[in-house]
Amino acid sequence: MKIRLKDGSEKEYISAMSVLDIAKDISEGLARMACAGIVNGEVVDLRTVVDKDCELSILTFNDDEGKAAYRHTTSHVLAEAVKRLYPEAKLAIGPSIDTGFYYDFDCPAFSREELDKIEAEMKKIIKEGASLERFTLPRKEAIELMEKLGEPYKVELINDLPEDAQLSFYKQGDFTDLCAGPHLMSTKEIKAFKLISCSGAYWRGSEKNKMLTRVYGTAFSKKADLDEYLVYLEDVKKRDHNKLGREMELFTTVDVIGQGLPLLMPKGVTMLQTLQRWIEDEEEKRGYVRTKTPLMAKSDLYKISGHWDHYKEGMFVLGDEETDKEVFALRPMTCPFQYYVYKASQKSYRDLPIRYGETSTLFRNEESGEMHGLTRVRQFTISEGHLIVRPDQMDEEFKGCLDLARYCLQTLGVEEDVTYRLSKWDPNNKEKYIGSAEVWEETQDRIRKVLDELKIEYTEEDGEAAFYGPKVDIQAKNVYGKEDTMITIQWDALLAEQFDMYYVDQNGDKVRPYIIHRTSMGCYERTLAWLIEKYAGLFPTWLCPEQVRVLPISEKYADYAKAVEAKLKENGIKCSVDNRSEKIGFKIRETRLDRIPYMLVVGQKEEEEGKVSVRSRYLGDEGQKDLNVFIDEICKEIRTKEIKKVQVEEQQ
RNA sequence: GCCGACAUGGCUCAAUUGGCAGAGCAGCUGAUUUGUAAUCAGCAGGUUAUCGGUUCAAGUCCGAUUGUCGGCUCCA
Repeated sequence: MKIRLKDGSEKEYISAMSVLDIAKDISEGLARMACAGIVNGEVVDLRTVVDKDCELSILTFNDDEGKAAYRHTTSHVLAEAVKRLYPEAKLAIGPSIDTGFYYDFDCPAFSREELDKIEAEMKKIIKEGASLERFTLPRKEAIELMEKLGEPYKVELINDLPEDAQLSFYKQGDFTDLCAGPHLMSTKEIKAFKLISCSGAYWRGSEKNKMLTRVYGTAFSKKADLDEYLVYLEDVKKRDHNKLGREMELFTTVDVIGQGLPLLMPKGVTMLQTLQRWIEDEEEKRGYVRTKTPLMAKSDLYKISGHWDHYKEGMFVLGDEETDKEVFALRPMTCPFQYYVYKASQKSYRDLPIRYGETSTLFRNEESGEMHGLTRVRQFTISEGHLIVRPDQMDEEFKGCLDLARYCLQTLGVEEDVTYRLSKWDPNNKEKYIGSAEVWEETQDRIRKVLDELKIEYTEEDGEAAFYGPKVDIQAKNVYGKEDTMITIQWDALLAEQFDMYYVDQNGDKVRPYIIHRTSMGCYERTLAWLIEKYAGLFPTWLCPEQVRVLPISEKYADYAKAVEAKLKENGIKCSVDNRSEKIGFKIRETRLDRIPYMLVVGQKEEEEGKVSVRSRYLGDEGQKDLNVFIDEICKEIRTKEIKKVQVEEQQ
């Protein structure tokens, strides 16, 4: 943001929190407060100096900061409304978020009716249009104020701040809240908002703490934008994989089978198998060899790997350690199994790198509230692999894994939808990890270098590493904006030691290899879910469980339709015939609703000339084509995994 | 695991607030033989998720269980 000073010079301010700097820099008392406002219908950061001693300028603004201030002010209005209606409710925190804002209260949960009542009260507050006034207090007085107001959570927050901190507060009418700002000038600037939902959330994000009531809302500077957002939310529900995947008969669940154990149905399996064959072939091209190892093992194995100590609650354990001679556990990962494949024979430095791949079914005992459609399940299949690597090969092999991952994302057409995250250990929580601080820091540095060399943009996150090493996680968001790991590539300089793995180097010495744990496409179920949402069920042709449907005009042409189908199947095209005695319009409608990319209408004309009338979701009516020409075209599309743009409006 | 909402034919939903479980689509049977987004008629389909309770009477009220959804936490 630029501010023009009295002497005509301009000064750039960057941080949203720089109000005090402004005040200091211009001169005491000239700057009044940080604020966002609305100019020409847009939310802008309006932290101009409103005092007459300084020339008022409409300056450049940071859109995100302006929006944040706008949403955050709405959350204050929410808090005021709740305090008015439910004076016994205690305030926790209420930040702005990507989709709007929330506020946590210590009070019983609100029903939709109560949320509506709160909304009405908020509208009243906005109409009253109190201005927001900022003031600061030293820590001690700040605590006294919050104690007087009966806000124990605020007192706790202040107590955690440094002794000499000056705390800022914002006051609107009779309502005062601890807050760093910035805010709008007045509540009346809030033009459009909506309380979306109410849910539970732990105080300070820890399950050891009390569960509070969180109210989510959203706010916009224009009513039209709010309406558009609400329509968007409705639209997004339609492509939710959990709804669409069931509707399309890709998967289902049955309550007597259990939570997190979806049943994949024939169409879903066709898609997964297409993915699996593709991945396995691609890995083979890239020098992978395949293993097939047991789905369970004795507890002894997990004790060596460290999983028994670090991950026992997450495993399905069969048997009782106290009473049974042997206790088994379903595997939550494939690592140690593949290590024993490696260890089955002595390896020379010449043998490395060895790249093991396995289409691996895993079991993880997720907590009951965690399961979600196909994205969080208790049994799933991943394109897992372990690379046993000499230390000097590590950077190159890690790059190779990233390259394979990017190839997969690119082919699926989702490359633009992911973010890369360097998941690091948490130096303040050392007992969760094995290995020394030096090894962790060094490894993290090397991964950074690899990412930088590949010019991959990434974020870094503490405490997200595996217990044995840091990793690169490739993250994607679902339709609701919730993030999940799609692909993970983990650097492990430690487990080889646990399992006493080695190779013999040039000098005849035994040396520990490094290990890369990685997925190429990640979890098949999760990827399927992601694809359903990405394409709203209109998958690229190569992935479609049914690629072509042959539609005879009447039963007279059933034989020709069958012949066309046979020819398509001969060419590996997934297809069927609709031989029912229905009108062609009806069959076309159903084929559309089944999201099948191509339909071939056949009648007298086509039969006589050995042709088909092609209608696709890409070009609509493509006219009559020689059957062989059509087959050539679609085979090429499937072979190259082309992602064609869907042109024809789909009507549900 | 925690906070909350929900559960009625295969699917989408109704049922007067405690008083005879009902419709559309899908399915089946028959008729129709169709040229680019819904042909007509008939039939069948239910222990209202499960178990227990209150009541003359429960889809509806109460309790437990299971599952689904939205969050929180977790996600090696």
